[in-house]
Amino acid sequence: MEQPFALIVGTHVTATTLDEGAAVPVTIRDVARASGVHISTVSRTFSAPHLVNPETRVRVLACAEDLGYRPNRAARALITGRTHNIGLIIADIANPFFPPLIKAAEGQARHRDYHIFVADTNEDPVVEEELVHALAKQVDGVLLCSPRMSNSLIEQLSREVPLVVINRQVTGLPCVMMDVGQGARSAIEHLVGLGHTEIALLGGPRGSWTNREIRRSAAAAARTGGAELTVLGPNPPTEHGGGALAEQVQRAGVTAVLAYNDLMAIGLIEGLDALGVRVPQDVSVVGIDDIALSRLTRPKLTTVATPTAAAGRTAVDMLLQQDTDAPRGPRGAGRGTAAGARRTTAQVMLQTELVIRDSTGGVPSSGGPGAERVGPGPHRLADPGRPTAATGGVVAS
Amino acid sequence: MEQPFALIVGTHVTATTLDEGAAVPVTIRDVARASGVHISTVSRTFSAPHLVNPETRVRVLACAEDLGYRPNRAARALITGRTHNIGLIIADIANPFFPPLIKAAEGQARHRDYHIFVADTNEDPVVEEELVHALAKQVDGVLLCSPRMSNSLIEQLSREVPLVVINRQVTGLPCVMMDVGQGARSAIEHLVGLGHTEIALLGGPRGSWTNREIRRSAAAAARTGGAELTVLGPNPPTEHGGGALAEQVQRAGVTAVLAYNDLMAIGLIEGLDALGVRVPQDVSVVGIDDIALSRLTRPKLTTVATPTAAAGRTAVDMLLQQDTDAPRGPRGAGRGTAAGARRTTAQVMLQTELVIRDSTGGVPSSGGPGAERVGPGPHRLADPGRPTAATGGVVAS
DNA sequence: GGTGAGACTGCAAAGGTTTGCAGTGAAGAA
DNA sequence: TTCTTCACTGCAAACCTTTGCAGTCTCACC
Repeated sequence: MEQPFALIVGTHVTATTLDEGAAVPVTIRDVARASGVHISTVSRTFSAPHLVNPETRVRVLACAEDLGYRPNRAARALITGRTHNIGLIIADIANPFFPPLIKAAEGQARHRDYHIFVADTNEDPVVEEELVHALAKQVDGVLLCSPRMSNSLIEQLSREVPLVVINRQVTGLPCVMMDVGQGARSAIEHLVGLGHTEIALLGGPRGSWTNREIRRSAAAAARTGGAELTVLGPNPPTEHGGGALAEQVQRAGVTAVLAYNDLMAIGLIEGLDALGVRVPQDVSVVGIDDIALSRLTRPKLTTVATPTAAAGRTAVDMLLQQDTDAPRGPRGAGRGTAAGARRTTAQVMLQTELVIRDSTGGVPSSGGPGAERVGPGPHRLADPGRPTAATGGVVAS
Repeated sequence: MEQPFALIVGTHVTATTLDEGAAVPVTIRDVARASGVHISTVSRTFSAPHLVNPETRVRVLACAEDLGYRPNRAARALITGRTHNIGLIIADIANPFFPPLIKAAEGQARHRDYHIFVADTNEDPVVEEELVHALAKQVDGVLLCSPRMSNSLIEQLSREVPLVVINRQVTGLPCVMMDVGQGARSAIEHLVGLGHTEIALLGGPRGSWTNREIRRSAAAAARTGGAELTVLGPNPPTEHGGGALAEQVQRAGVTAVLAYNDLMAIGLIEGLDALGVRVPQDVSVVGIDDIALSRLTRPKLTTVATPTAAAGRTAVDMLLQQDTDAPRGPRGAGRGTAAGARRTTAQVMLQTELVIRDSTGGVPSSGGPGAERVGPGPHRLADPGRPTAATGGVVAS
């Protein structure tokens, strides 16, 4: 698996030599020497300033500044037991659903003086587990985003390192979920309101909690609205996965489709277009997620907005909260403390919101009231991260 | 700035208590005790297996497995001086140009047993510098992606921690660049070939090396092709930035546009559409980057594909290469070694490729040959990360 | 003047690992 | 038998911090 520079076929490589300054690592000891105090005083200057004489403090700080001293977090972690790092494990960074979440989490973490390890599992549950192990010793907690492994494995791993689960409900663990159930319901109601009675649901990946929620709620809403729901899937949650279903959708004879996510919806629209089926004239399509892309396609996608950024922020907060509640570290609870601390865990459900754009319309060749656009226009909030009203999602626990 | 759970307005919160296993941290000492050897032997079992008796080795490994031992990387870093971590500093994770790069870098790093810190600067050079400092002690090197700070500052920072610069040329530092110059040239040639003689260039952000390259090459190519190039900008490199230029483009009376990136190109197309200007019938538009999105808009975007994934992989390789060449760590070169090691640094230019799709066409109301589609159809390689032929970019050094 | 309190500061252990050096024992050579 | 070599293992220092404890000094108060 050696793959050195042969990879860079057809490139221009220039080599130069550089006289590089001797990157002297300056430690707390250097600062102590320079300012004429003991290292412990320097340490306190940074970690407990109120314990040191103001005069001394400024002198130490000046020396530290001078020498360019920065505390070594690894050494600090060794003794305090906290690394000030967080792990973020993601199924697929390239899926446009995730970057806003990563960005929000990273910002929130940095704001609290934490750094984030990002890891991509390629939707592989085995890699997922491996990564939790690999990261465990190096972080104060892990954010598990749309995990594909089993709940029991997640519970087991949570004994190794504090976990916050995003986009999945695991009993006994802190979870951040988005109320896709409510979202799916709104979407179906919107379609029913437009007069559609034959609706297809494009299912997502098999292990997905989100997928189950959507399916359940959509089925219920269809029943209530007197519409028939045909479920197609499971499918890969990609543009390709959606496109591949175009023919099936056409054959099913439905007039409206709800897709597991925007990517699939967009893929489907592409696929239908290739078959000569027009959206929304012939078929209405609704996505879920409201990724940035969904505003840029034509027609613009009607979709259920999920508060991904808020989820990222909230998850970080929950992790850090939990971290403060039950401090670990070798100093405190010795290893003999046996049955560990009881901990309070919260599960949070974030609201979703239907955003009506141009990919949904009335039923074709039906002169009825459904032919007109129904419902409010685009009413997306400026910041999806700040939901304003409860969706009333129920959290069993 | 306290922002606890008030943020989670309108959510359903459930609290449960959980009896959590005591997360016993198992150390090398536990393994030593269990297997009846000294800790140094356990250490060697992992870091220099050939030095320990095969029998002992299997016994130690068995015990380690049993106890679930994982070496503490922080402690190891403390003494070896290598953290096995890499920092990746990105201007904006939410910009779809970056996720493929991040993904590739992360994969390559993990493959080499490294983890990646990802940080987002929000296009802010100050945050950029801050992050390098913050990460310096915690990583073996930093990948600086499309930096916005000055070259001199970058050079200075490189004395603190090994740096690899992506999407920018800094003398004396290892750099990975994409040959956007050649890309811009191809794009202009393509447009000229279609008969366009009045072309606009939508500039990108001010501090961008890429922007300068594009501008220079595009200007040269236009001159050669006998076309006039109008530069509009600088602009924010976003969909918005592109859309805001629609009127200006219309007024400029050009028949073709090259945009700094796909996002701007797509924004522009949106904006033009709102003005009743059709693409490609009235105006041809070319983007740069070939983000996934550009295949999904209508019309599909003609663009210059940049090998972002390859750039991520290459950068990681270069960093690790350099890291192996000049090992640091307290043990080796004492702090007194004065003027540090001379180092060999390479600069790599990755090729780009024009991908012709549907957003470019002949000059409007000109019956000439330019009205027909010219050039090969879409000829994008399956894997953009594996360029096949040199573009002949020149690297001054 | 003696006492106590309080504010600083220093000492040293501890955290988990790596690694140069020295020690042990056995095998092979002379 | 004695010496050398070699493979393996143990010892202890070192990496950089944090932190409980104890010591010193000043100052107010009785």
